[in-house]
Amino acid sequence: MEQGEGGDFPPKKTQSDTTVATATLDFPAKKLARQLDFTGFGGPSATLVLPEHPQQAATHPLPPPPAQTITQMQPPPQPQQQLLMMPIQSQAPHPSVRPVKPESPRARPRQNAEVKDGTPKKQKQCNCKHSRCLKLYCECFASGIYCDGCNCANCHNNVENEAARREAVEATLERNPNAFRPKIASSPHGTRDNREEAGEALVSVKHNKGCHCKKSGCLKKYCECFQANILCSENCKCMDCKNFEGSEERQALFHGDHSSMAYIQQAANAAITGAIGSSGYGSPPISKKRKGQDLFFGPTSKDPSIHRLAQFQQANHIKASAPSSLSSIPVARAGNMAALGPSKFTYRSLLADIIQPQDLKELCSVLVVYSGEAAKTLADRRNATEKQAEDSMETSLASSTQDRLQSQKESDIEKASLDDYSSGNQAEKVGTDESSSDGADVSKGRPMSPGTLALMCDEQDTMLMAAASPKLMGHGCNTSSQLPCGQVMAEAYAEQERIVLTKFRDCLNKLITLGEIKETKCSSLARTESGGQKDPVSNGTADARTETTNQQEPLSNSIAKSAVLPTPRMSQMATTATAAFNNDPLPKIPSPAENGDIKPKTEREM
DNA sequence: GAGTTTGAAACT
DNA sequence: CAGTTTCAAACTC
Ligand SMILES: [Zn+2]
Ligand SMILES: [Zn+2]
Ligand SMILES: [Zn+2]
Ligand SMILES: [Zn+2]
Ligand SMILES: [Zn+2]
Ligand SMILES: [Zn+2]
Repeated sequence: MEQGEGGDFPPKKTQSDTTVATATLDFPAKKLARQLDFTGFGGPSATLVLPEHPQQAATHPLPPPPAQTITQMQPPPQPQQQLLMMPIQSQAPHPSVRPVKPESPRARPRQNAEVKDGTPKKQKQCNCKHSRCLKLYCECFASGIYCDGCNCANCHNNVENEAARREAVEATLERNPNAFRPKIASSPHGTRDNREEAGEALVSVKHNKGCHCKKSGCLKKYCECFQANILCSENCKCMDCKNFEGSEERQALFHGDHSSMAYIQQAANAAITGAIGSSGYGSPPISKKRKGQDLFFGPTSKDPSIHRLAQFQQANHIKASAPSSLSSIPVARAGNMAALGPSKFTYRSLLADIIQPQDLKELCSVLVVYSGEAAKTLADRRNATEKQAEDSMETSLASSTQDRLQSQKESDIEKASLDDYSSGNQAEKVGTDESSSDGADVSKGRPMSPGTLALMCDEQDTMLMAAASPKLMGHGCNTSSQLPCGQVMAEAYAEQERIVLTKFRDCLNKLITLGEIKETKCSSLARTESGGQKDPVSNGTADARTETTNQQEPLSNSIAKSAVLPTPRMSQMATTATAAFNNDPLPKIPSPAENGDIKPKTEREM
């Protein structure tokens, strides 16, 4: 029945072929420059990853309350249940492990509230009134974190009520063992379903349980799929769904603001998050802060910048069989890694080992080179006068600077560099639509962090500028109000930026791909489901394709092996990355089996 | 900020 | 497992 309505999905246009065809490209299509800002876009939620700040990671070790990672150490084979959630509690089997204090979870709390200047990042706060924050209704609880700074009433989701909380956790798990696991799963070769584009690599992301929307068309945040920025899948039982590829309605949403890029990015993030690793996203939108709603183009909204990322919180993951080692750790949201540090076990992002500082450096160098060349080229060409540069510039990434993947410093660096490019020198977005004139406003130009400067900028900056134009250089020139010259410069910069960013993007795509690969290996468990999404395109009928994807197999031990331990495959990455920069586009997946540890698919057909 | 809408979570 | 109630967020005004 659900479908009674018409089949929901395939709304009318069965074939939007065009769209479909290019499917993946929906928005960005050619330009896609997926922006990388890992961070959250605006601020609200954005963060995809952890609720906390990476920066402080060190400090915060806090596993979420629930999670508590520590204790668990390794559950051997425990199938589902998790002991995980429980915080430590009483007797940890291995006291020796570290006394982490039971309260461990708490850590995160405080600091988030505004730490830094501009972007406060906070963890989201709930406003529960009748659940005591001990039910999944509470986002905090659902996310596995203690309430901190929330506006809840009679809150028991805190250290003081740990016992109650624990009990609630147990009850919740009883109802749904996957209640605290990330909910969006992604699988590498998408079967064509939701591959939110991750660049070349296709990533299929979908909500494990699917939504059951009836009136929102799945285009409002009421819909979990939409909120997570993923398309509805066959797991969904929604009515009149418009959240599918090719949906005009959906497209309209993006279209409005340039958020498209962001959107993409987000998708990428989501993919990364889900797929690769980090557990989920972290924080939901903050809320109250900005008034408009987050919808992309909301009615009054003014702040377009939003976008949230996938923020889902809890949820399930692989259900069934898969005890997976990976999953076990999960709860702790990524952010904590640092905390865990000591124990070997911490959950690390799959990407963690992929990138190393030196790689970053190399990357920066490469980019610098490109930049220089670009500048040169432009100069020559400048006569031609093509202004199209602005075409969109995908570079608006200046957007934020805050969080990002928790990953490691690498990320910081990367990000930093991006920021520099964008915000530091040229006034951030060069020509974005509306903003084109805003040069003046640059107010936003945030000063970059010192670290950032130190890291790259000096050289790069200089180079960049020098090559491009002697003029702006000085660093403070942002005021730029597009003067005549400025304009020229702007173009040049734009182009330059475009080039650099493109390269960087490629690199990141590769990284994503690697991560996926890794992930795939790790969990060949494959997700189960069938994989497809509802797909509008074909419409209901269809389906035809059975997706043969890999389906699942229980993850075997192999996973355990590899997953748990960090795998150093970095060098490869470096290589790959480098290559990428060089322009060799590697197609997608580099090499499948490099190590050969695991075999990818075990597929079984139905 | 108050009031409405919405769909997940909880409950029966 | 379906139907209903509860709940807090998303959204509207
Ligand atoms: Zn709450
Ligand atoms: Zn709370
Ligand atoms: Zn609370
Ligand atoms: Zn929906
Ligand atoms: Zn859905
Ligand atoms: Zn839907």
